[in-house]
Amino acid sequence: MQILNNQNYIPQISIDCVIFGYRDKELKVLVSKLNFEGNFWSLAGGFINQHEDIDTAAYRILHERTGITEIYLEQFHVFGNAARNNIGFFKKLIELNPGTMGNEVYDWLNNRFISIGYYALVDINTAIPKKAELDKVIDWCNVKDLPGLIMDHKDIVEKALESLRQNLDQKLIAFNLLPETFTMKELQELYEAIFDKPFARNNFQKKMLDLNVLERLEKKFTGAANKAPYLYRFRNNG
Amino acid sequence: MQILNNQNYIPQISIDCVIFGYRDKELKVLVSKLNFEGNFWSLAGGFINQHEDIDTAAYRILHERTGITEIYLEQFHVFGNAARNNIGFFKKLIELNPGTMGNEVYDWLNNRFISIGYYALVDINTAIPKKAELDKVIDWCNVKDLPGLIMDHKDIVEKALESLRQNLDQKLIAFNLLPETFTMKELQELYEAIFDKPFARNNFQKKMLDLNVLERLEKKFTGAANKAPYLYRFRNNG
DNA sequence: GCAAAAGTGTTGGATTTACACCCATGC
DNA sequence: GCATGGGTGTAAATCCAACACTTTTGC
Repeated sequence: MQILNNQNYIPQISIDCVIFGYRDKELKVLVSKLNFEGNFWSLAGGFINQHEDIDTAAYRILHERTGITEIYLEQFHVFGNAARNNIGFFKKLIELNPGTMGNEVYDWLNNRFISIGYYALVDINTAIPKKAELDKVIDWCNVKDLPGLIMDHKDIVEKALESLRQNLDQKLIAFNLLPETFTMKELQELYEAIFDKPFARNNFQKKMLDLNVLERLEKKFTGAANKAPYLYRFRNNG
Repeated sequence: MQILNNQNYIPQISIDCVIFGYRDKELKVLVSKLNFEGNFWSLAGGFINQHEDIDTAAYRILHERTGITEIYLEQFHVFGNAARNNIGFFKKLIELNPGTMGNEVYDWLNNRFISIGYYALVDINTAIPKKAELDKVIDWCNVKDLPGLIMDHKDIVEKALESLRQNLDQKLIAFNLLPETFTMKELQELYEAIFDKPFARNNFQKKMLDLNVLERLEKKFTGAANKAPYLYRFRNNG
């Protein structure tokens, strides 16, 4: 298994990334199905090289899976229960896949891991999901309808979502989930997807404009029989 | 060195605890001076046993240093820069203390460590600072006037304070820094110490009472020539 | 009575929330 | 013109900061 060769990882620490994207009015998470028999779905994860910052490691993991370099990234929690190990998951995996795993890999993974949780916000149209070595499938899943995830990855997503929601306006980061330009309605629908609740249209617009970070561009003529909405661009340096 | 004997710690991960206390209108942090030549001041830290939850490890470290069991504890950040190691600090220490450290200890500590930061809020009158094995002195220091701390411990305190301030009202945890009963003025002075800024007396009182978690008790007659203030107790349930 | 400090009230401004109205667009 | 959806305005309600006033206490 390549992943552990020529590498000098810090033992017993992993990184798990909740990569958020947004499409079709749904908040999505990038998950991969492991290349083994059985339905093992996992978050994008990895390990930390001995001479690598943890933020850099997270960034590397994200770049590997999405191909993009401009990534909003934030550490949000450490998951470190003693019972947090791969044993339960491994037992099932080995049962279904006898003899597929080398001893050195088994010994590495069959340990307790403390995992640092990061969440990332990416423009789903720019990111191109790329399978890592152990992935059979990689795809965006609706955060409200995730497949059964291995270990405590479900809890990790929950906690990431909770952290994302915390003071989202002030953080001015939601725009990372949208393309370069967008309408106010699209922004509102994004917020509604993140918070899983509706917002009042006029008040939402007022609140967003009051942030003083949106640049109004030309109108977007959709061909629909109604007033054309303005396009906006996020302008950080105001 | 006892600390590493008979122990089975997870390598390259440490815990650093910012233990906050409050006295004389000052927010304090528990720091210890290491039992070596040279002025090496440190936060309360430790390591994680192989079969121990990280929260439990932090709790154990706190209990060792304060003797108390009812501790408000919260993980707030992970410090994991690649450059984050003991080497610079060790060089000075060994220079000043030749031959005092065994090889196995040196090999253990002379490594990169990823440290999980916790902050704790304790009633300074209940806590009895207790030196750990490597401590020469342990004491409460004003957070605004800390001695020079080893490694990045100063940054860790900064970040802990920042996290503590975040939504302090909603978290309803400041009361952990005060004795069982207290006056409104004492609570206000605590807030002023934490935020390092004054609050308006009447508005502060209103805000605190509106939280619906303070139980008003009998008056506290101090003998001063003025109206006696009420005592309050924090009432978490209902 | 008086000074000191605690408790409470009140006002103006800002911010939020709900409701209403006008405007542009394609048919 | 008209239905549709976008943009804006406004009034009520709520929240917040500053000011003022009253009460209690020991001398």
